[in-house]
Amino acid sequence: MNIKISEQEELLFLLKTLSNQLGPKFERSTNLSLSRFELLYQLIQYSEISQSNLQKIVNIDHAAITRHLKQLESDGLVSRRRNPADNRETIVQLTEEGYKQIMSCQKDKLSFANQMFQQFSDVELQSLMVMLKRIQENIK
Amino acid sequence: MNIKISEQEELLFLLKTLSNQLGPKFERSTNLSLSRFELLYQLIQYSEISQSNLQKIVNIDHAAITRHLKQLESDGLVSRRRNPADNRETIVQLTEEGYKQIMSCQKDKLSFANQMFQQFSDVELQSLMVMLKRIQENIK
DNA sequence: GCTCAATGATTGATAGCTCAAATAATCAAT
DNA sequence: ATTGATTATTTGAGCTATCAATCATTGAGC
Repeated sequence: MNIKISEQEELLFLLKTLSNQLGPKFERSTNLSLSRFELLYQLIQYSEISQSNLQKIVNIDHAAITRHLKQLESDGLVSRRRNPADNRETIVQLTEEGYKQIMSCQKDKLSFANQMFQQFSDVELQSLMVMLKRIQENIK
Repeated sequence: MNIKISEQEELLFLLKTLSNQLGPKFERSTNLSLSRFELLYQLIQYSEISQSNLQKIVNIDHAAITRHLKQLESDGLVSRRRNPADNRETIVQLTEEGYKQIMSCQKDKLSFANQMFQQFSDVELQSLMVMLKRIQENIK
């Protein structure tokens, strides 16, 4: 029992530590923070999307979304406008420049990910993903 | 190839998101942030330890360690003193109060961890741990 | 039409983290 | 003994994240 608990505890710490180390390293590799990368990346798929829908996809707090997008807008990477059909919503879209930027990061991101998951088999990646998603469900 | 990359990407995002969600939830359950919990928890094992050694164990930036310990000291949970044998070092130790506090969190932490790893077998926990450690190595 | 609840976005407060630079003490080698 | 490199801690700057509160808009029910 005691051993099992320690293991859980260690995993808890490890998850946090790993993520703390991951962020800065990713940013140094790609010149884009992980969150901003994710936002831009999602905007490639959905050519237009409201902030609140974007928020549901990336699972970051509303407030953080607003701040990121405002900054990305002033950097010229996305455009934002009110939805005429529902003035509460803000619709976000990649600009030409934003598209170029995210595309030019792809190579760096790829090599970062390759290093990160060096010697992981597809089966392992899959199983890791499933476990992390289970944890996410468990703490909801 | 393309599929595999997406999977890596998703894992990257998932790790960050999970950790972002984990911290606040842990804190709400235990009234102690995950980092501070970890610091106090380590101090149970090593009755006395220098800040730099503690830093190596918990893998948080020096600066953050200093700030946490200063706050914990002013909360009366740890005591700090210079090492007479080497005046560069600060030696940290749990106080009576700190010991009581960390012990009273144990139950909450345990139930949090149990919920988080609900329906995980020992084998799964083990494999998860190994994979996360491998990632940590890979990005060093 | 009007009120009231809901939804979406924003802002303010607070806290965590990293990195880089500064300070202070120790130690090694001349 | 002095200089110079190393080690430990601290402080400052800059991000990102959460939570709570606020504001505007929409929509449902009377």
